[in-house]
Amino acid sequence: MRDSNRPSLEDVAGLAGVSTASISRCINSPQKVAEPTRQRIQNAIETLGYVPHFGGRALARNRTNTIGAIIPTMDNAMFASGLQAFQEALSAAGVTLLVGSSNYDPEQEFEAIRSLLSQGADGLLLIGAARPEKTQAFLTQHAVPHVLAWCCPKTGHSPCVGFDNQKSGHDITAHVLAHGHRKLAVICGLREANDRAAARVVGIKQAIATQSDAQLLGLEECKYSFEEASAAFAQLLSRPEKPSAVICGSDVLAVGAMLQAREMGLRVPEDISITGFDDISLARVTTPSLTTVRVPQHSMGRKAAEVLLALLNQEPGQNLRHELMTTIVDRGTLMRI
Amino acid sequence: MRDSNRPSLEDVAGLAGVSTASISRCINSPQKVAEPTRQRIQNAIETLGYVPHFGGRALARNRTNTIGAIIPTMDNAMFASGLQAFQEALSAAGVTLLVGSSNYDPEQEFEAIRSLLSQGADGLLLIGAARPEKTQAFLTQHAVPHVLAWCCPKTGHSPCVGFDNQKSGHDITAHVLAHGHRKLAVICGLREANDRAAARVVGIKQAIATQSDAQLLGLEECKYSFEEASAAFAQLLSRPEKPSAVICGSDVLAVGAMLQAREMGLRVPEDISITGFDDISLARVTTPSLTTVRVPQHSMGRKAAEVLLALLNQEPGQNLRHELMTTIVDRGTLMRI
DNA sequence: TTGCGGTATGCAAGCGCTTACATTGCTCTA
DNA sequence: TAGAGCAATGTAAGCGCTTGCATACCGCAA
Repeated sequence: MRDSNRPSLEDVAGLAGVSTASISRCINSPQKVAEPTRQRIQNAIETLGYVPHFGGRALARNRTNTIGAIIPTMDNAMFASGLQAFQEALSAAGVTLLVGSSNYDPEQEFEAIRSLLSQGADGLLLIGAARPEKTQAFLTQHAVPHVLAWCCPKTGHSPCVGFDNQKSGHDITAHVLAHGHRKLAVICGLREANDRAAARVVGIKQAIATQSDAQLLGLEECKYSFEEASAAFAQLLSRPEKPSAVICGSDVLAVGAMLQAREMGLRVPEDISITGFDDISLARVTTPSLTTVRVPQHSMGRKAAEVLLALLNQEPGQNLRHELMTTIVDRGTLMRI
Repeated sequence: MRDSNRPSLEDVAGLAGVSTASISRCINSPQKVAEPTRQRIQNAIETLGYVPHFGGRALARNRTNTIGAIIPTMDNAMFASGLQAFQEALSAAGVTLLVGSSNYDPEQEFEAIRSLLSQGADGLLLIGAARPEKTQAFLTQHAVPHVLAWCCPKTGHSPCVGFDNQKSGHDITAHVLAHGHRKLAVICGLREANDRAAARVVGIKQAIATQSDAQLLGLEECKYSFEEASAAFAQLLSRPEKPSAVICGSDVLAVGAMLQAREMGLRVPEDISITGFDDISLARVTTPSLTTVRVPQHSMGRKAAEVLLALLNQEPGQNLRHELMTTIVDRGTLMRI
């Protein structure tokens, strides 16, 4: 079964004329090895093209220096730049990132957790706070170090790095109301398996409730695709009373709505205002460009990596709850009326 | 050093009252274990929440069921859907995908290869065909099963699943010429470390050469970002003789160009035509939507997974070179003159 | 009853690496 | 000059899993 292509520690040891232990030390803590020996070992490693065997190492150390992230989707850019920052911070610490996706399905998320763990992940990044009892129990039973991102629950004791979705939903709505809009509609993601989407809607409704003459004319849930959002928009506009502004739970939804508006001959924002959420690159590209909520993806990813690494290294006294701020980016799709 | 949280085979064996060997067999080839025993083992596994230890398994089998993909960037969507399809096909076969990125830098690519290999990747997916001698040697020395994607080199003996970048560049240019354009300009990626970008340009020049009255007024190289592409576009338009069409080596570049055109008060396509390459989702969203070259990302990813899996399983008689076709998607940014 | 073939299970040897502990060969001090 | 102290290296015991081989047990035919 021994793979003859792959040189092992023993091969290197033979070539360099030292024991395997010295090689291992040379790799993991070079200062413990005398300079001339180190030279010889380095040479041997290079000539053989030696690469440590992951399994052996993981077994001996009981640590893989690998962490896993499970994001709902890779399809759109919603999580891309946060993940990018996360990954950069990890690799600076010599840790590898494994990515899995859940398709917004708790069952698939559970499977992904199992899979990443069996791949040897030392810790996990998870999106959102709501998950089934079964998943929670599994995480607890295995004492998996993990941090939640894109949310910042008041309750629960998992470390988290995120923002207040409800407040952000409230803020953008207040902003729309401040522009004089009173007849609103909402397009959001499927709330059942997405606590962020749900929280944003709670915030939206809350803000509307503070303004006595404001009404929520309709709310459509759909998946994060242009097509579904277009359909949702058409649905909202098919009712007798038309909204003057549509608040969308994601930029993808907002763009789908804009596409449909154009299709229907409606001008944005003259005939109807539309707002997004996330501020992905898409938002700058549309005509007019999208008024949206900027989520601090980059700092969220970086901070999440820091927290997780601290957790793994058992560094004490860390702040384990980081709530970041979102900001409203005013561009061209929200009109004052 | 034993991690008390994590149940091992031995723990399961103890609970079920059988040997570790039976547990292992029960997991890997259930038919070798008698029904009642299997029941008992299953129960024990569930109550303990047992997950096999990756390292131990990798060590014993000398195979990880993990493959690595190194893509130039995760920043834009250029590779996202291909990777998605790749991943789906792999996970259907029970294989995990590890992703690394190279930032279009050969040195970083080399590092990523080493890293993925030391993570235990059984095989690799690489983008493009051109890489330094050192990298090639490393791949050869370790006999790493790999497949190239996004290209389909005539020479070389690495398996590949891709398309003819040069021909695609030629095709879109011929298409532009057929629309009556004679004064052309090009924005492309940095060709030194990107053989796909280079090949496309070769094709573009070739097509222009076939039309005696056509001229290439300028060519700008830049990174794949809106900002750089905008600058490149401005640069091209700053010269005394203006192009009537700008052919871009990627949709991202094309969108950057469009943004700049609008900035400069130029109407697309009335004042200037612009074409893209890739057909990522961005292309449908701009106003007007982008005329571009559709790359069969999805089938490319799926096919690449098939080829790589066949390679790993030493299945003989496979076709190891798959050239797919690109098509031109006519939308709104190319005008007949 | 014996012995045979077959099936279900156990035993134990690694897979490649890390690391506690042992050993070696110094230097430096009393 | 003996012995302590220290730095450099070697020895060998696992880490958790798979798997070739040995063993136990069954039913059945001779």
